[in-house]
Amino acid sequence: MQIVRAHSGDGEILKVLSIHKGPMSAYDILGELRHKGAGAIKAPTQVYRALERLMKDGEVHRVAALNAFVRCSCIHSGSAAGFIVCTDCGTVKEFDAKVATLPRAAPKGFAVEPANYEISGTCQDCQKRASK
Amino acid sequence: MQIVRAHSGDGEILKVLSIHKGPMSAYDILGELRHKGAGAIKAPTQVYRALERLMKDGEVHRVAALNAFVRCSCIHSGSAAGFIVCTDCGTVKEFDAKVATLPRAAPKGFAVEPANYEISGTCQDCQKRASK
DNA sequence: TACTGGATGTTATAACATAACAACATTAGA
DNA sequence: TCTAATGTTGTTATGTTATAACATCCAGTA
Repeated sequence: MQIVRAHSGDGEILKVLSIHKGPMSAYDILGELRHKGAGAIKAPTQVYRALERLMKDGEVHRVAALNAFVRCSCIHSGSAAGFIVCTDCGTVKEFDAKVATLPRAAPKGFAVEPANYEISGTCQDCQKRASK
Repeated sequence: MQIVRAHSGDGEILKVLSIHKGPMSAYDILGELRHKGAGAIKAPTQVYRALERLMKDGEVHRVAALNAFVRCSCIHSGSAAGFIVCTDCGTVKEFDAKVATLPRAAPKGFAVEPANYEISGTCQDCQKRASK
């Protein structure tokens, strides 16, 4: 029988991401955990290993445009997480990409699955601020 | 009168990207240029500065999922470049994201402009290879 | 000429990510 | 029970990507 055990650090990381909301870099997470002390996680490797597991489980997503990670807000269905990212202020909104038609716009004969959707740019607020 | 001059290194970089096709990291580009010798570019900073200019001009795009840069293949219209990326083999296909309906799927009150669209995952070929 | 501002070159360092290996735990089978 | 096989964890070191900081050069112009 396969016993399902919690892996080291996964819980800690999930908690930090939940509290913080918004995206955090692996080193942000590490910093938080070290700051608190007590935990098992002390090195980047451990953070990345835990994040990898959590991503596989769909608990966490990577936001490539920010080199950061977010707690899944579970709006999406199945394996189609979508993000709108402001690369200026770092704000991220998650949405369900299942309803997107982007794949149809893509060239024939090249499809990815599972897919992660990311739209990055500068949000309206940051644009206003910049143009002042 | 404002004289438009070519900036240092821009041409070299564009050339390397054109020859190579596919995405290259800033350090790949730097390596190529150093390998050739002769050019003006010798340090990362110079590569990143040139890439920044080229991106502003729409000549080059950044592929966040790969931390890499590609020559624009100019399929897209205006400021809506789209990419389908296999994070396994690094293959990238560019497409016109203007026709995408993703923005409609996004939450209200948060829009980005200009936007870069990226769909990342594992392509069919890589999946087959992995499952063998 | 001397000043200004912008582009460029150069060095150093910050930020992000993984390789490599030792130590320990778990399980299956002798 | 003992042991080999396997996998997880902890730890150190290193690789990769990106930017900060500052010196220098050069064109334009008062």
